[in-house]
Amino acid sequence: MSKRPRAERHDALLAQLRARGSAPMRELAEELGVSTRTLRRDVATLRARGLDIEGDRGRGGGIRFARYAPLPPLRLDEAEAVGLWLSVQLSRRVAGLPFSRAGGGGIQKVLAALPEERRWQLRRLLDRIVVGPAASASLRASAGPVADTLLDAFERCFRDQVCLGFSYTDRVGARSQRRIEPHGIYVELPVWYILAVDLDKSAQRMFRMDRIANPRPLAQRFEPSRAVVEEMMARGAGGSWRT
Amino acid sequence: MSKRPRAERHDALLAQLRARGSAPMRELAEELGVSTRTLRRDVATLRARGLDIEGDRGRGGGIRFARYAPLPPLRLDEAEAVGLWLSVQLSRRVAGLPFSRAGGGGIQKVLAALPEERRWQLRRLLDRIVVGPAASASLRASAGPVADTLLDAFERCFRDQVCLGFSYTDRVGARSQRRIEPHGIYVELPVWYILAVDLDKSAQRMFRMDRIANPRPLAQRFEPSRAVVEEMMARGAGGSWRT
DNA sequence: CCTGAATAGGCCACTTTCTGGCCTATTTCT
DNA sequence: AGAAATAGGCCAGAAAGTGGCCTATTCAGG
Repeated sequence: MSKRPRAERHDALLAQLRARGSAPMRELAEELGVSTRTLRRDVATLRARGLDIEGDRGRGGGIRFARYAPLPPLRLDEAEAVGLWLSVQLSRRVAGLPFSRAGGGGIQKVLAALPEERRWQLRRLLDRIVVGPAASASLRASAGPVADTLLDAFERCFRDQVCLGFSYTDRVGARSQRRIEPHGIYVELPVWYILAVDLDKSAQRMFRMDRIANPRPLAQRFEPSRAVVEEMMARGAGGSWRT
Repeated sequence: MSKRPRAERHDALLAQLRARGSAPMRELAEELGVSTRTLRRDVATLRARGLDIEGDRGRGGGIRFARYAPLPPLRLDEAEAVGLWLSVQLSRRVAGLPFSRAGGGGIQKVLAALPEERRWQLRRLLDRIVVGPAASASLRASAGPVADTLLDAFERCFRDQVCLGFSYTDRVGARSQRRIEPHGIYVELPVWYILAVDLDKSAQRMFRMDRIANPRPLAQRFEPSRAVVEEMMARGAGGSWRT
């Protein structure tokens, strides 16, 4: 898991403990993306704040809640809700998986359990994500890794309506500097694209994520537009925005 | 009030809001012993973590918890929860997807928001599901469709600890009638297998889902065993239970 | 009764974040 | 129009959080 602010990590830790019952700190630390030393301090902090977390020493030990505090209400932040939704959409694209149909009902219930205002914001975000069919074998073979720092930067810009700058290597290997408005996401497992408006060319462009390097959020903000996403999807492979 | 660590201050702020209903930031900041600028940031942080705090501008304004209509509680049935969980696990196997790391945190929070008893049942179910790497290209090519009626029957038997009968076509095309205890699931996208004990042969066997036909739940029940699942996974491809 | 695994926590250099002050913009009530 | 309040950008100094390394302690199993 990626870097997160301390408070969020604490929430995640409590959720893990509740969901898993008991777990060794080593595993939890890995899951949360911090060292065991830091996790140990997190636990100490939470204990100081009044939570009854017990530790079992020795083999097969771990930490767990002593007595259960009243259940916390479901409190997902936007990224978590988007992540859940996208996972379900992708899984439903794979036919014949067990429990995947039920999963579709589950995500609806989860979204319904969010406050109205938050649900509305979320809907606007999900509207900008398009899930396509699985990528062809050749595309699959050419898929490269995507750095965590790149994901962090993109997720933030996409969510917070901030423009994004990066260097790009196109299909023929030419490199260029880009400044874009990241309007949408188009996924063709296992690769995905940013549906964007190029600020310098004032035109719609599509960028494959594993060809992007050196991302940096820009100061400039933008107004996300579902129309841009729909337009680019409608024009399909014939559009002139393919990079 | 005196200086406190940020986490405690957040707790105190929430308590104040609950107790007072609505208050201007100026007063709250003084109460908490920080500047208004810091309090403003605290509120922003809490909002980002999913708390619905609203601000009323202008004279007589202040901040308060959002008043929303009573939300329907999150009531996922077992299949829905399993479906969500499995979707997230599968997505996380695909490296570099946007928001997939956050999705992992989200599913934990969802599970944590379930009542304790349900959470415990669910954990026993999830313990019996193993997610492997993506299938090889040749396996992928040979993947066949899985009928909905088959999924329904299997899901029910797996969940309710009921034995399952079906006719099976093995690797060399030979057909046979089987009666099994469906202990586990092993997924290699896009195909998946039942990890089972064959009642007639009294031995562990693995059945590929798209080779099964005419499923019928049997009257007999069985005791699911995580040990069976672990054992079959540990022995890997060398086991004699491959069909 | 010894060994290994696990929690518990001190110390320290290095980062990162937080904080407060100052600023502007925007909304709302009188 | 004017006052009051939320909203948030920017900056330099202050205060944490973090990871690595260390030791102590407890517990289960052979």
